[in-house]
Amino acid sequence: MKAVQHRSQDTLLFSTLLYCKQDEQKEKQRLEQLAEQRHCDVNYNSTLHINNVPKAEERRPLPVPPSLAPPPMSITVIPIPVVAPNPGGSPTLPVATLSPPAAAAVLPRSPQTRPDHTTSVLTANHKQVMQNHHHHHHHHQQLIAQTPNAKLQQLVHRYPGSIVSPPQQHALLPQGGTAAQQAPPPPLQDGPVSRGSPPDDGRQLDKKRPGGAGTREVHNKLEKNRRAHLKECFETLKKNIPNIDEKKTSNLSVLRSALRYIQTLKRKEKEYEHDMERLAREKIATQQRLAALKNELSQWMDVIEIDRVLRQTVQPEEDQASTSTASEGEDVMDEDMEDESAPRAQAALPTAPPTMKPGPHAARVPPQTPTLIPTTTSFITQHISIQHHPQLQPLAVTPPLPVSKPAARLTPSQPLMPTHAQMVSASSLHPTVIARASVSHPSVIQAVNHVIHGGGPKHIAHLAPSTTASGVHLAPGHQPIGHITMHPVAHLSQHLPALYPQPVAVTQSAVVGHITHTLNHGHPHMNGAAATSQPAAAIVGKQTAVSAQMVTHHPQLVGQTVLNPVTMVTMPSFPISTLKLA
DNA sequence: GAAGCTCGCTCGGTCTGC
DNA sequence: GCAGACCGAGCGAGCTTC
Repeated sequence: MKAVQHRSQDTLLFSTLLYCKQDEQKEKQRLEQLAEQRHCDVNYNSTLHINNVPKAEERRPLPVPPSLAPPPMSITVIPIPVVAPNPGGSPTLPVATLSPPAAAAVLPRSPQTRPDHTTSVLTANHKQVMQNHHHHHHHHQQLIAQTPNAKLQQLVHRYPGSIVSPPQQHALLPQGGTAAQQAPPPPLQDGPVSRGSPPDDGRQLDKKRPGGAGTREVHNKLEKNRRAHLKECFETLKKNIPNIDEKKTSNLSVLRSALRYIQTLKRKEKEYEHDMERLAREKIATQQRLAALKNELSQWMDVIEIDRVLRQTVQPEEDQASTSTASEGEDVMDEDMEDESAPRAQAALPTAPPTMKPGPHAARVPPQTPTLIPTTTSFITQHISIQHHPQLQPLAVTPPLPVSKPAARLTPSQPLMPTHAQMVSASSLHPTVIARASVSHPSVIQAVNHVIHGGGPKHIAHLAPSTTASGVHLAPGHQPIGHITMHPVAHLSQHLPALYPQPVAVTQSAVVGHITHTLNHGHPHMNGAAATSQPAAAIVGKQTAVSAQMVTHHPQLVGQTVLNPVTMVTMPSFPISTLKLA
């Protein structure tokens, strides 16, 4: 109902504008006549009503031309836009019915025929007229141009959406063009007495302008503009709020809806930010893991090469004098040995890295004999290769090892030797591997020492002096790198039966994981000076691809396996060493 | 029809920029 | 100091709900 009324008021605005446009000349002429008579035309009359201030002009009978006589009842008008496109998007109503009061606002009517209570109605109607005049800016400009009052023109343009109806401009025209020229009004009347029922005194207008500036009128107009601007802002705000009822929305509801909408937007913004952060973290983690995998792959290939060389070098010694460190793990190794020793014996070729399954690529590796000292060349090469990859040091990751494969390298007389040899070979050329060497089997280290002294003495410095406990004798003057004392891995084999009732192949990963745990938590077999210079975490890298059984039965290894995502890398079936140069 | 709500208007005071 | 803007109070009117 209210909206309908507003629509009618809007239509009234359009009709008023159309009327003013068509009869502009007639209006001018009439205004001149009215100015002479100090009477207001119809617009001026409504303006006075807007002000809602008791003025004499309001009470004066207005000469109404017969052609402008309002219809007694409601009228139907078809609004025709007479101005530029409405930027505000104010809805234009095609047809509307004007209520008698509204018609009274549009068309001049005699005060005698207008009840007193229509003053406010006219005020409300005129408000809409003002807004429509705002939308019909073209006509507005014309009227402004006709206004000699610069102050009022400023008022009209005060707000971007300033809504001052041309009738307001005309309202001051009859009064001498400027408010300053008007007679000083009496002291401002306040209170409800002056509202709605202005005294029927024609001299009230002069009393309202103290100082001759029309302060109250100007103030009212400014206030009106302000309210109009405020309303426009509310409308704009309402348009920008989705899912809001176009009708029957008060300013309060608009504000509440806007508040909810803003809160929703903020909430979504936060959610999106969190998603972005999460995705960024995932991206970084993925990139890091990718880099780690790449490093692992490259290092693993190098280690395999070294391991292969060392194993070939150590094996002859072990064949001559097997160590007495045979332990419970020997049985386990024997089983695997029996499975693969024969093929190896036949091939006599360490075709693949110790941790690799013999595959079709095994033939790629050239035949090597246990007495191949020239492998030291490869040893040195690998060492240089590792040294040239400093980024590999912090990772200290090594390829995963199949559970049963390392044992296949073993001979009955050397239960754990292959595994230790792998560790020693892998660590003897890398700072990280030094710790591994320190925990290797003495015989292995001796073998390594032999190899080093025999083929690569200049690289012996990479072995810590403390490893002398394990039989590695360093040349005097060699600077120690690690201070990890020898920790025979034999004790590991002592723990294994208790940990793994069923036969479990001790893999390189398991050994390293155990060693790592020992280094981190301190093992009774460990020397107190162990792992002082080499972080235990660096040793962890050797532990890879622990079988599910091992992980299940050995929590110590679980941590190593789980925490290090690199350990999840599985062993390829083909010799990765072949990819080294790829 | 009364009550409540909403809106617009006027008025007075105050603050702020020029 | 002036003009404009801002704000709150008071009021009236229209509309809806009960």
